[in-house]
Amino acid sequence: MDVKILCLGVLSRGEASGYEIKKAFEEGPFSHFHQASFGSIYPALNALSSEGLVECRAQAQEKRPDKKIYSLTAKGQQSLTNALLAEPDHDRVRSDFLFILSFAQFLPPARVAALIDQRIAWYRESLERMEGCAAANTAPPGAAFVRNMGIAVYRTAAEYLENNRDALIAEVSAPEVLVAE
Amino acid sequence: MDVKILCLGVLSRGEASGYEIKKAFEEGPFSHFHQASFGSIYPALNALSSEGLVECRAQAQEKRPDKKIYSLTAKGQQSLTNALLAEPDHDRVRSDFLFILSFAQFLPPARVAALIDQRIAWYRESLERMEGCAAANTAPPGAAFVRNMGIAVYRTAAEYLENNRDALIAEVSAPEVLVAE
DNA sequence: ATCATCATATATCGGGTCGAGATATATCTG
DNA sequence: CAGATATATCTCGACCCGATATATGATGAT
Repeated sequence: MDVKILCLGVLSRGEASGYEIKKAFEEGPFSHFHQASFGSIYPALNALSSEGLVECRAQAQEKRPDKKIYSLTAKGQQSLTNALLAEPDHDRVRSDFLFILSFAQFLPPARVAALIDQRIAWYRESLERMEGCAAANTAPPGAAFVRNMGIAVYRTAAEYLENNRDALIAEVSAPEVLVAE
Repeated sequence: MDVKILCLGVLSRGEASGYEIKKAFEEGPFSHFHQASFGSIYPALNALSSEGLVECRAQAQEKRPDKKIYSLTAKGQQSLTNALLAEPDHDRVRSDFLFILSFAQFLPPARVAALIDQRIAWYRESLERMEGCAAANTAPPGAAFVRNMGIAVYRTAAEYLENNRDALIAEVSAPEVLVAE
């Protein structure tokens, strides 16, 4: 599942510029489970264009670079549908937070506390945005399903951190005492 | 947080060869929240070696490439501790499963069902392995904390899929009827 | 009032990383 | 006995991220 397919997916929800596609992966509904940067989006759009999977309509703007608005062609929609039928690659999670936390014994307890509190705050903010999303009613069934799964998972993660925070801090604060006894 | 730091982290749990480090990211406790391939591990170990952060002890083996066993130096432990104090990069999730599922309306309902069932089975297998892990008692507090968080999150994900599977399949099976009414 | 930062918008480049393969052999499985 | 799997190191091409360049308007800070 390379960036070209990801772009086709975004464009299937409506025409967009490269800049807007980037935003879909940064703030939009896809941001929680896929990313793409300018360095991959712009070359991908050029390739898709020359393959005839997307069409490009340049919209002149005052004193700014022309906005190139891309839209899916019938061939592009077909290509997307085919790609979606392929066996999905295994999920890949990269979490510095969990990596660092798994070495909590090397960190000052105050740092562990700060790390966890930051993360709880992040989950709570994300949940507010996801739950208060006005577009949720009009979203296609798959998108709503994925969104609600994200809410359930984030809520569990936040609650776990809230419920187990103090116990971990106590363990990394005074393990020597327990060993000495 | 590049592969060099990840290798230092693995080596802080005990000496290991490049092959064994790879396994730690493939099957071991790190596999759920970080990955690294041979193409990044071996260059990283060479760089760490020339920086004096790890030591290499070659163990001759009969009729096999010499096993190079790496271990952390004091300088390496210091470097790891410093790196762990840095602000963690934001998490990055890449899930083809969720991407594909968010376009469920383009897929045959039977395919949606198969996709979800596969994923439920994967979560259940992972949970069994994580819960039945004998090393859990001896793990440092941070690692145990992270492991239990993973269990909580995977359990929620599996339950969500089990509880909402049929509703999604119903929605993508006969949406036209609802629109027509 | 001026300076900095951010948002819009496209595009490239260096460096890091993945996945696949090359190489070599022993052991397990059918 | 053939084929798959596990051990073990290492390289290479393709791909992708993050930073940067370019250009300007709007917003915010001092």
